[in-house]
Amino acid sequence: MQRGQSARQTADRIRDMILEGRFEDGAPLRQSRLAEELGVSRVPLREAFQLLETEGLVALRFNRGAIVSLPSPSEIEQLAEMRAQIEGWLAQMAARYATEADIAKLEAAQAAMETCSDEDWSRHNIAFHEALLAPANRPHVIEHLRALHQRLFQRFGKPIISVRARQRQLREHAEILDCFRRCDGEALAAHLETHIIMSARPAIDHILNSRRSQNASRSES
Amino acid sequence: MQRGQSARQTADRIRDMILEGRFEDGAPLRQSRLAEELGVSRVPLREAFQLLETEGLVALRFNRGAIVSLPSPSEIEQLAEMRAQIEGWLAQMAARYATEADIAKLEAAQAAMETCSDEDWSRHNIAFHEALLAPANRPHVIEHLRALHQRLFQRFGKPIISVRARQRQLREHAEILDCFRRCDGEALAAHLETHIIMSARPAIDHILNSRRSQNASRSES
DNA sequence: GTCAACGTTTTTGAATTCAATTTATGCGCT
DNA sequence: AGCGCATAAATTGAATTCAAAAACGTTGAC
Repeated sequence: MQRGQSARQTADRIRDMILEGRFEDGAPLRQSRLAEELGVSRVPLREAFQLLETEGLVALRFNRGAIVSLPSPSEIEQLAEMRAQIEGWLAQMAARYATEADIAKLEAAQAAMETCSDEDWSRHNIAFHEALLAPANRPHVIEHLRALHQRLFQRFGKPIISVRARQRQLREHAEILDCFRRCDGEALAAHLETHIIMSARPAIDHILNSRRSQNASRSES
Repeated sequence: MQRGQSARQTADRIRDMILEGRFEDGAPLRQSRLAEELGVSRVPLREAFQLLETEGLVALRFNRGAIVSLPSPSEIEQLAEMRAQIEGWLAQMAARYATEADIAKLEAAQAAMETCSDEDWSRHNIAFHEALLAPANRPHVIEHLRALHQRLFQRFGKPIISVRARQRQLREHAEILDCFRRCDGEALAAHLETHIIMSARPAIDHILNSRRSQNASRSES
């Protein structure tokens, strides 16, 4: 095993495992087994569990170990709604304060999204949203949003972005960008809000699918 | 030391220590010393550090231990602004959906605040805000707000609530409650937003004060 | 006197070990 | 067979131990 920072790296690997769908919702995460598989001792593993608990991906019951705890569709839905509100507000403020340079950056981000690979899509998508909000000059709020987005959407989004969805998101981004340029706060907020709420659908569907497949495998056994 | 759940309880105790102002910003948290003082081993102590890091109260540098990392005034300010937006939005929604029973609960919460002890003020304040937002039927958003509030304001607020500030907050709550009853969403959001932003002042002042006193003690040494 | 190099001490990160709790198993009884 | 109950195994939580890294102080060269 490579050097240090074990807890965080271990948390990253377990997070990937969970979001890959390797465990079902509610499945116990056995410490000895996982520790051996990941090549670390149980100490950093347990630290990783703590981190994942604050992300809401696992639940810890005292003396009874950790279980996988996927976010529910309603949780994703509600937090996406909340994110939509925050970004709508920030984007309005950003549009008021934006300079030409800010708008140029935003256009560059949009251009990058049109040509990037599926691999890079999520990253560029985040970059677009951050460029949209940056002129509002609220770095700590943006940091908060980044954590929220990472936690709920980014990882889910990776394997399930379709060509159709890409095209739709690009159109929506173009629309948003247009409102931003015209400094039409109301329309900007409205479009951005629906865009964000829509973009949560794939994550919700992903959860619903994994639940369905679990139920199926449970009933056949 | 009592039984289990050491990490979380240890985190609570360290959090209190930090917010009490026992350490200065940037001070190192020595593991052996703290572990002995708290009567736990270094393992749960390090787990507690991880938790506090996600709250932003300590920073961890690999192989160099943990240091205290108080939130900056601008961080508190920006996150309070954000919270104001979220609560403004939720409260509008709540006012639309609220039943008579919801309004009765809200009035009861307000009445409780008028007579409660300073000890209970913070708790009742949270209860009022949650009663205000509950009818919007967004429990996951409220859970998120609760974590945010705990992290940034609650603890700071405990020692520094003045009679004057209590009276002002009560007046503002009364105003908010009135808008809620009249179902005047615009005014409700506006009053609530300024109320929340104002309520962050004590925490910001607390940070500024502790910084001042640190600088003072540093220059005299 | 200053500063760099070396060795010591301290402190951290993580594996191992130990004790306590939970969960599974087997046995006797009705 | 079905159920209590005792006992064994598995699993967790946390202390202890060990190795690596960082901080510290000392010495010696210039």
